[in-house]
Amino acid sequence: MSRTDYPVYLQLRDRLWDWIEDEKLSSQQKLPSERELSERFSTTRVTIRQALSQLEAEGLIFRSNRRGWFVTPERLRYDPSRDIGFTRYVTEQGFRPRTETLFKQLTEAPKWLSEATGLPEGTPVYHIFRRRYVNERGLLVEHNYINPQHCPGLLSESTDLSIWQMFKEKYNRVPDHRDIEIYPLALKGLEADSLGVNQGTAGLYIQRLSHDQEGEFLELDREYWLHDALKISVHVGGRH
Amino acid sequence: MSRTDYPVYLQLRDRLWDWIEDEKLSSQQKLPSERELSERFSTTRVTIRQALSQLEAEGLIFRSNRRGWFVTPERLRYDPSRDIGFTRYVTEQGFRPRTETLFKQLTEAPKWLSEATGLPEGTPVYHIFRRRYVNERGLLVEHNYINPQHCPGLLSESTDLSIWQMFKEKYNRVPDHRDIEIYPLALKGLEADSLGVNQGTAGLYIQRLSHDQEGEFLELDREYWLHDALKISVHVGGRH
DNA sequence: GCTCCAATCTGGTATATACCAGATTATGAG
DNA sequence: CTCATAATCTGGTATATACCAGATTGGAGC
Repeated sequence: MSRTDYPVYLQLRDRLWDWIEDEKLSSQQKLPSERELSERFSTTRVTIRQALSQLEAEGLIFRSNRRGWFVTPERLRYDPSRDIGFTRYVTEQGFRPRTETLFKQLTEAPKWLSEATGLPEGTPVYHIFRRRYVNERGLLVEHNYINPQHCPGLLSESTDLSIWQMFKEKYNRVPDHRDIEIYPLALKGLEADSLGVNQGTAGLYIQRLSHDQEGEFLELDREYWLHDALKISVHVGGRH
Repeated sequence: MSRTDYPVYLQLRDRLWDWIEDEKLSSQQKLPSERELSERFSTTRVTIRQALSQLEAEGLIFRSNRRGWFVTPERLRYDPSRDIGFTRYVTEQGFRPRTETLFKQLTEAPKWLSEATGLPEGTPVYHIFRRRYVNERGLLVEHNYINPQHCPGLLSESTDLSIWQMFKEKYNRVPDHRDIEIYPLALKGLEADSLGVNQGTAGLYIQRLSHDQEGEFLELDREYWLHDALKISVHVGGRH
């Protein structure tokens, strides 16, 4: 059975895991309250919270504000090397996407942006900040920094749809190559607040820097995902 | 200054962050003990630990066993789409790599492996389990599942070096295409123990499934990284 | 100098308790 | 019924305390 020298909170982690599977709790379903769980498993709320945090780190459950703990939905598969928009690949997997534009503005390239892109500091750039949902759970927020030379008047367009699409159809610009960076981090500040999660919640950062055929900067994309929301899936090599 | 309604542990997070920068604490350097910090910042050890956990989630500091808290070294850049071995890309970045083989054995393909590769269940496969260090900090453990058809006698070779290299030079096999999966998870069980970290420590999972030109299964690679150890960096598109 | 062992220091685990703020639910007025 | 409000439920924050086990340190004995 369980190792006797195994800490209580890890035993609880495993028992809760089994319990969730036994009860066949499905996606988005609510767990009993921490107080109720601590009674049911004869321990304190502090210890139960340690166990719940373990399951949260696994990605099995997630917390919602002060509403309770819920079973995490299946991870979204995501291929950052492909050029299809959020709406499309979410739909293809049978989920319901939604995008909210939180703000869009014309601003001046800050230092970090000019270093990443080669644009001179202070160059005007469009900055769009959006929140994206799958099945009404907010999974990520996204900053787009766009070279306005290639798409004048972008801000008056609707930005709840695919920017790729718009680039291609309206401005006839196609991204040619991309530099992608991915690493885990903690969500905090604006990104945590916008997603309605606690400061320090585990997240995944994805940055995509796109240039066109002439090597001109098109767009820089900074995505902050919930750590349990996605599974990156890429195919490389083969024919070429 | 700080928002008055800001929780103490978040204020501490920021003050500790500043303090680490001010003191110019460098990579691998040790922080004062939790008891000392809680006195210095006039709070309890529990609250200090919350703040430290925040910085841990950020990747700024890490804990080592019962030895203390240390400043996290710079992230290793890693391109899982390239074919160069661990030793080489670590060296290229000016770090010291080291690999330990924890075990290697001939086993039979379990269900999950046959589902992932198409091999019949029970087919013999080599299974190698290794731990990899950078500057003497263990950053990941790695399971290699290898099709023995293409490399008979592999287990008697030294497996502290590059498997790619060996495939190519000794067995004349070159991986042609790969399916890569990446997602955050919690390190636990064997992987956490092997890395000497606590159960539930944040990690990053990277899986690489490699086939050769004929579409035959060569190797499945499952890597469990510390979440703060790497930055994935990929270039896609351009000439082809 | 060395080895061995005890003391000490470290983070890890666990309990008990309290209050807060946001979210939800129940209630009662209209 | 609808709407506003009050009560309640929820997780979030914070303090105080205790003991454990592994890691490190210091000292005794050689």
